[in-house]
Amino acid sequence: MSKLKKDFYLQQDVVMIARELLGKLLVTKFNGHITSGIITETEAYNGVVDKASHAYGNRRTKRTEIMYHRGGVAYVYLCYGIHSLFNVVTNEKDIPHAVLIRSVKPMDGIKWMQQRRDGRKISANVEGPGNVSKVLGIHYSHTGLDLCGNSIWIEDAVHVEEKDMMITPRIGVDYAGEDALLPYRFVFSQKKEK
DNA sequence: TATAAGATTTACT
DNA sequence: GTAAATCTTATAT
Repeated sequence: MSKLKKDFYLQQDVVMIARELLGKLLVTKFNGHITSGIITETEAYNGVVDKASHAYGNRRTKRTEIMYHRGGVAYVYLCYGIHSLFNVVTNEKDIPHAVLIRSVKPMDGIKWMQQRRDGRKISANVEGPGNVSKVLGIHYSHTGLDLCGNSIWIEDAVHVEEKDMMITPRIGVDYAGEDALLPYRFVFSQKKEK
């Protein structure tokens, strides 16, 4: 078990980081409850040149400010008034790159996850960025947390072979025009390819 | 100050 | 498959 160091998040290529994050263990610790899961799906948001990104066109507001922080912090924001979406901020200061975590495979603390989902059962693979944040207990007020701190962090876990990786366009960003077609989504599927 | 829209999820027809 | 829920943030008066 080794917590990822700061320099992992400072790499220049956000798409590469999104790929590297597959198979890593995302761990949260709130109120003494540890929950964790293997990251099985990510999406890269390529800063100012990406129409799907909140930071497109170098838009710098109170909300996106944290994306301009140097890599290694959390960017969590509220979508549709209901869902907290969790992102990992990457690259150097003033470069608003981020990776959205879209799904995880629950590992530790499943009973806490159940509690957070009103007792409903937790599937073997939690899909959807809103659900990921929910089961891990991540709230939009957690934005800006240091991923090298002791509330949210990421550890090395399994190594993902390239044959277990699917690369597809991103989801739910139709409004981004041609940028919605970019192959910035990475899925870790352990199934044997048919 | 007021209004519009969103990196979604869930329930229902 | 379609639509409603729901509230913060950004942008316009």
